[in-house]
This record gives sequence, structure tokens and C-alpha cells, in this order.
Amino acid sequence: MCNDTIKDFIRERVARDIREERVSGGVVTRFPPEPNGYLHIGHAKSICLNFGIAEEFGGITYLRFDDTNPLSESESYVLAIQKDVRWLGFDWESRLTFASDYFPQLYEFAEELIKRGKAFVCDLSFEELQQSRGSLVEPGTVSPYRNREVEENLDLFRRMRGGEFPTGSKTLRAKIDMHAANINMRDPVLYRIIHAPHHRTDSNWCIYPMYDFTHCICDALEGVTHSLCTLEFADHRPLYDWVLENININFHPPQIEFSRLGLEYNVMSKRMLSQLVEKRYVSGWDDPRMPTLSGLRKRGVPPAAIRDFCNRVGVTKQNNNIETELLDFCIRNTLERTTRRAMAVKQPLAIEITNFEGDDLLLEAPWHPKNEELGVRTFTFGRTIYIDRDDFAMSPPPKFRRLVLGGLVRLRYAFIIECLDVESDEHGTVTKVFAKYFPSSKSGSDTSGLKPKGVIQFVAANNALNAKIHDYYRLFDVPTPRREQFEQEINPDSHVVHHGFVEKAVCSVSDSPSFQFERLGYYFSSPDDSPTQEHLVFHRTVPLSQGWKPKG
RNA sequence: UGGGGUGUGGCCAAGCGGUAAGGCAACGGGCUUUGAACCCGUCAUUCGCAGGUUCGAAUCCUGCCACCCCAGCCA
Repeated sequence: MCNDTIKDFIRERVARDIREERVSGGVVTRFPPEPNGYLHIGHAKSICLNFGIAEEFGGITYLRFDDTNPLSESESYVLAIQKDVRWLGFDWESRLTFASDYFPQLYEFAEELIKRGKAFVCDLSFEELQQSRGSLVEPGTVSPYRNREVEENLDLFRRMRGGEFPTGSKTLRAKIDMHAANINMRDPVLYRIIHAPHHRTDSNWCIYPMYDFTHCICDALEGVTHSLCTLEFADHRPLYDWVLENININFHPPQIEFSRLGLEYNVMSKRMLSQLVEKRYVSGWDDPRMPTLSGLRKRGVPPAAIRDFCNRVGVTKQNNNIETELLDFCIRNTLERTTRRAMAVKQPLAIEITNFEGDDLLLEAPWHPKNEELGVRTFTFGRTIYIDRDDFAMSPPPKFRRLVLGGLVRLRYAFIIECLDVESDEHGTVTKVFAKYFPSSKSGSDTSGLKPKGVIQFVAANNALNAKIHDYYRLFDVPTPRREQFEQEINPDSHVVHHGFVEKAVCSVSDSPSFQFERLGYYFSSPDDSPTQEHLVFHRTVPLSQGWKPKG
């Protein structure tokens, strides 16, 4: 974690507001997700910002669901989102709210607007409204219903609420300016008719308020001192302010925008993410390749790593596309000190130790090379052992420091071996290696005087447990997948499964699902995976950083 | 041809008129029974471009250029 005091333009603003006594009752922020999808790492940036600021300045944060559209929202998302926020490490305590909690008040404010002649009921169809809105360069045209009397508007609006009109047949619109350069100000829709049950209010309502009308009022009612949102809402700020200025409400939060998080080789749009799920490119919202919080969790990414990441990327208004290396760094950095080491082979290659006779030897190694508190584990060495295919080469590339025919290598925490011979199949693929070991070279008490160039991990046949090892790679082939063709840019090799072995000792650990398989990476045994008799299951959280790449 | 936002090294990002922080990546070296971790060191004469103001500009002014967002009864 970086311990430096975080500083960005929003925190500076908050600090200044406090200093100049503009926030009398303490800082209040909110995280306002719509329950129509799962949270992703971009949301984490917003969560860390909102909850982080409240923590730092002694304030409070609401978790408020922006549930004004019953057509796309549901209870299951509400639950999933709460789980993710909690997992990330934040607590809203008693401050769980829903925009739908405020439907009665919102309705009253709408009537107030009508009574003040600031809103009218419009009968324009969807297409007509779209037509009359104008374009980016042409002003809109005024609705023929704009001049209805207050009484008529009130009557119509009440009947809309009463369920007299079909879905989509009428809207309540703000009376602002059809000539406004900002399209959001061209008499925007405030309420629409939707005859559909809502996950919280069931069928109590058939009219639902729009985001622009709802969000600012909810912020004000909750006393939000700093309403933080992403840049695409900057154009909505004049409307946010207009609504609050035209109703009788005694609080007016400032809206402050920052840029959303971009992560290379990923997509962050809810639409694209749900496409990946629906079209089965991934196994679900929690697929370990997804940038969702549930996906990251399933991959074994610790929440602290995500928080660290969010703090490191900063908060500005610049468009950004963060390299995945930074996230990987944060993950390794938080896992490094506390994660047990173990040995595993992904693609087993058998070695017969020709000069080994009798029962396996019992050996010992620390769970962590530096953190002694983690203690030690035992494992065995015997006549048959497995190493990774990658750690043996008949024709090694330059600077290869592993096992070669006639060469020496150190088996991690065990002995030095020398490769004597190999056995190959008809394709020339090595199927078995014959080697001799040097009894005097035992780790910790080596008197052999031999100096092998490299060290590789191994698992003795008698100490091996079957393991299904999932390796994950980037989901996309390109740094910035394009909305129009992202399906063609999916990396077909983003998921590789190996049937390998891990040392038995991993089963004796119950307090942590994460291991660093030495020289391979950090792996995670997900509690979601149903345990089977045949094999253990591990997901690669992140590979180790590579100091040497084969093939140069 | 409208409105809003942004331009500092490969990716982020400080900088708020006094002579370019930091992180990641990369590269070089040390250490090493994980080619990991760890430790050293290198990495912007220059801040989108062009003018101007000033003793002095990434910071102020003017003009240009580039990129992102906006025409849901989505949020």
C-alpha cells in the first residue's frame, strides 16, 4: 500500500470546502450504482474515492441504489453489488438507501414544478419527441403541449400516476429551453409511464422519474456535500442545478466530475460485459478473466490490491487507459509478503532417479523464504519425481539455466541432479528423463561442491496430488477493444487448463486459499469450486514477473 | 458550422510565475537454492503546436491543432 497522503483535485476541493466552512455538518458522499449489472474495477475507483474521502475527512457515505428503471433492474443485482462493496472493504453501516425510497417525495416535487409552471405533460410520441429535439447543431422545436394550463397539467399528471394512460403515451417534461446548445436542457423528460412492477415498490407506481430529476434531489435529501460522478455527466450538471433551483429544497450539492478508469485489454462498459456473459465468451459475470469485482475475487485478487491500485491511478479529468502491468504489480505486491510458497508442476515430465533406492526421503522447507511466522512444511523426494516440461530442453536456447542432457540442476529445497539420458516417443518428444542425484548436495547441508546454474521446482510422485490448474491471460488481443467489433478482438487463448501436480502439503493449509507456486505465479483455490476426489482446482491470480524470456 | 471536457516521458500522475515530484514499465548492475522478492543506478534541456507578456512561463494572454463525451420516455 502506498502510505503517502492521497491528493487529487477533488480532495483538494473537499479540504478547501471544510477550511472555508462550507460543510457545516461534515462531509457526506455516496456511491450510487444502478442495480442492473455487476460492479467492475472502474466502479472500484468510484467506491474508493467516495468512501475514501468520507473516511479521510471524518464523514459518511451512503450506498444508494439508483433504481428508477424497473425494466432493467432487479434484486439479484442489489445483492451482488452489496456483496462486492463489502468485499472491497467498505461499510455503509445503516446508510443503505434506494432512489425508490424517495418516490413519494419525488412525486411531490414534480407537482411543485408543475404548479410553478416549470413542467408540463407532453403527449408527443417517442418518435415525435426524438424529432423535435433537434440535433447537435440545430435547435429543437417546442412541443405543442407546452402551453397547457397548470390545472390541466396537474390533472393529467395525477391521472398518469393513477394508471389511466398506457406505457409511453405521455411524459412530464421540464419547461426550459428548446434552443439550448446543451441538449439536456431542451425540455428534458422528468417522468415517464412504465406499467411494470418494480423490485422494491412492486406495482405502487406506473410512472417513474428519470435520472436527471431523481439524482440531484436524492443527493440533496441525503445532504450529500460532494456529488462525485464521471465525466460524461458533466453535460447534465446544468440540469442537476436547474432542478434544485426550481423546487423548494434547502440543500444544493455541487456535482464534481472525474474521468472513468480505462484498463488496457479490457472493456468496462456494462453493455459489452453483459454481451460477453450472454454470448458465453466467458462463464459468467464472475469469470476470472472479467474485470468485474466478482471476477477478480474468483481469480484470487485481494481487495487490498484493488484499493492500492485505485489509489495509485489517481483521480483527474484526463482520459486514461491504465496498463495491466500496474494492476499486476499491485496484486503481487500485496500477495508477496503473506502468501505461502509451494511447488507445483503444470506439465509434468517424469524423472527417474536411477541411483535412488528405498523409501522416499522426508524433507522440509519454509512456507515462505522470509516470513518465518508461516512455519515449515514437509515433502518427499524419491525415485520418481516430476518436473515441468519447460524446465527441460534437448536443445536449449541461449542462457537456459534449467535441465539439459548431461547438465546439472538444483531441485528446489532438495538435491542436485544430473541428467544422464532420456526416453522419447516416435515424434521425438521426450517422455522420460533419467538422472542421478547427489546425496551430499541436500539443501542446507550441501557438501558436494557442485554449482548448478539453475534451480527448478519438482514434485515427487509419492507426494503429488492431482491438480487442475487454470491459467488466465488477457481477454482481448488489443489494448483498446472497439465497441463495434470487440467480439472479433477477443483473445481465443485467454484460458488454458493444465492437469498437473501440487505437493500434498497444500492440503494442510486451511487459513489461506492463496499460494505462490514457485517460479510459476500466484494461484488461488476458489471456495466456489466444488471439491472433487480426483483433483484440486487452482486459478492463476497473476504470473510472477519474468526476468528472462525464452526465445529472447 | 453546436455544447461540454482534456492535452506533462511507453502508461498513469505531481506541478497553482522561479527554473520538470512520484509510481508502473523499460534498461544496466548487485544479491539470490524462486530467472521471484529485495537493493542500487539510468530513463522529459522539456510540458499538443505557434506567437505574446515577463528578469523568468508547463504554469498568464492570444490563435491554432488533436483526442474524448452529448441528439434514451437508460443511468
